[in-house]
Amino acid sequence: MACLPRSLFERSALQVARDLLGCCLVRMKSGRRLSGIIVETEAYQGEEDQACHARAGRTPRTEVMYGPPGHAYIYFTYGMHWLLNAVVEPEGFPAAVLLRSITAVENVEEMARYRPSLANTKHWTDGPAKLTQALDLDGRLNGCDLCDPSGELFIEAASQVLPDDQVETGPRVGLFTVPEPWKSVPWRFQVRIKNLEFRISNGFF
DNA sequence: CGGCCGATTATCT
DNA sequence: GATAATCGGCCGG
Repeated sequence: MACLPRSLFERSALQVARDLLGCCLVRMKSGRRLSGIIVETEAYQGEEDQACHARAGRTPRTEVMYGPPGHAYIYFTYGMHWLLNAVVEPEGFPAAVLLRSITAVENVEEMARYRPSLANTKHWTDGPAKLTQALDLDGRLNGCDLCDPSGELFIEAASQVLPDDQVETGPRVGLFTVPEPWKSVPWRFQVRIKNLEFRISNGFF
């Protein structure tokens, strides 16, 4: 499947967050493909968005978000977790789409080995920090080009367009001290059916 | 299954 | 010095 073009990322954060659902996140590791279908995302856009890290303006951490679209923004939080975003919108406007959940597809057993907890084996990759663990991602790949199919991390197009009736929206997760309306705007997107059934019935892989 | 809570440190005020 | 785009373990129902 073809790598997503940069033009796809150079659009509004909400559109990109919607369209990344059903696409395949691929991590190349020692020549092997660790991959999964993206099933949940969130949009963070602009310095006005009080939930977006760019609310603080340009800082060493947010610099990547001001750069060209289609690159990875990977940051550290809660003293122990790495979270993966795709930088979106034209260069100069700080915005990103957080990848919150994937359905593991290729080399699932290897991905499970990178997870510290062996409990809840049904939930290997259904959280933003769980998927970075499963794909062995951290700050080393911050800023890498997600549009480079020869790179270590990229995203491939969905094998078919996901119908709107399979997309659910809601408020973003984990915002505790963020003021309204930012705390409640429905900028989270997820595929309704998150399991194996989804990719079989829809012809993914 | 759902709610509560401690872990742990880079980043910004 | 406070906070954080989270997780996993432990508890009760």
